[in-house]
Amino acid sequence: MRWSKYFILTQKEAPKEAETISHKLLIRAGLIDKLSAGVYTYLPLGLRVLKKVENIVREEMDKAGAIELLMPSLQPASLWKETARLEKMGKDMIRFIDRHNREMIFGPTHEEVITDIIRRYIKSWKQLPIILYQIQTKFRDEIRPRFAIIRAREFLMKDAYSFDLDEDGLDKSYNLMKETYKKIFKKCGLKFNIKEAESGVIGGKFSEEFVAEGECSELEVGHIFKLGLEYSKSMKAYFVDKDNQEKPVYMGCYGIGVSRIVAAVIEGNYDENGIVWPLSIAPFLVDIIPTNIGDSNIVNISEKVYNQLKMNNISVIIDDREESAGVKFKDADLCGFPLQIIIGRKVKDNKLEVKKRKTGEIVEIAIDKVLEYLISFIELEMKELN
RNA sequence: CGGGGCGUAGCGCAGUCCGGUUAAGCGCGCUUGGUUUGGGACCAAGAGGUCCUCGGUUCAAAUCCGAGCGCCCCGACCA
Repeated sequence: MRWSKYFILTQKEAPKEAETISHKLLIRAGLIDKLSAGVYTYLPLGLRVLKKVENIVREEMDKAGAIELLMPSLQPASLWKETARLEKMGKDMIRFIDRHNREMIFGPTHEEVITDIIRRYIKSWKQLPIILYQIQTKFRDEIRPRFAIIRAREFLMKDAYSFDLDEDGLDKSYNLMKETYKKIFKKCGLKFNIKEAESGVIGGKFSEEFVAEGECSELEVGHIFKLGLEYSKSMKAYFVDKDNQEKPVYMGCYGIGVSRIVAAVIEGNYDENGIVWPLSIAPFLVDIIPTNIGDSNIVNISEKVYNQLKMNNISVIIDDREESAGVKFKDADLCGFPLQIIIGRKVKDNKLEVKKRKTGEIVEIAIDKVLEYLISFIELEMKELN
């Protein structure tokens, strides 16, 4: 990607409404843009991060044997009357009356919809256990949206639902998801603690939450619940067991705030110069900085390195703007690219500099050795996140 | 929803108390030209405003009064 042709709008100063560090940096690095309270656009750079998190989540869920589907955001309120949650959720749900005078809602969560599917498709013990999940935009009219995307009214969530024959099965599914969550958060470079939690409106008997470490007091990035028979009974999701008896399915549900992870990772990975992305979710791994684009030698070498990295599938952006070196350094640090390749005063010795964002360490490398240096560094770092 | 704060150019602010040549200003950013080129360069010339909205007071309102809207922070709730 060429910086000059991309859409990155960095800012020297954060808007005064931003108080938490992730909020300030998300705005300053040009990752998000506010449309309304708790409603944000993911700008191109922010979207790249969001997609990377999403893919890590998807990959690990798939590995655990969960199956992806996509349910609608738009739901008939009638479904929610079956579980009495229309009242319980109250004003947190965004509702409206459609032109046919039907009451509709925008899904804040999907227990009702998934249980409706299960009760119609799952008829036999032979079809269980199963875990289904989706990655989807959720709508909650929060009493108080805050800290930008940490608590938004519209946000991206991965929600999974497990269905088992009995309590033992539920325990197994639950533990599988718990282990999967640990892997996901580790891969995202997130330090976290697991705490027993209140189940709230989701219900069920037992739940634990994954709380990201960081200064910001807010999620909690993940929450897993043993729902038991609560929904299957109220919505009549029964299967026929081996002994020809109709039994309710044992359910669990498992949420991850995908967009919240983006903010949580920043809360735990920044310094005075900006964001320090873990390699796994960085928008670009490498930022190539030609210090002076008026110098054709520098430009040529930069373009060569750029093409070389692209051909080797290393995600790279080249800062080909007509800006001073200082501006490029500041932007590179702010945006948090893990590696900066500085091409400038060392070219006379056939060298360039590789700066590691996390440590600030700068290594001089021969130009024709840079690819292998990067590959081994990236491999090493990625291994640590596994 | 209770408590607190804010709303002036894209961002950060001054001006508001004490109404009037500050007859809308500063820094950053933006445009053009030139000089620069290793940590947010310099010089010059520019563009950019419903002073949140509506109403009221007044000869005169960014400034005073009223209502509304929006945004942020603390609390209860949540991924």
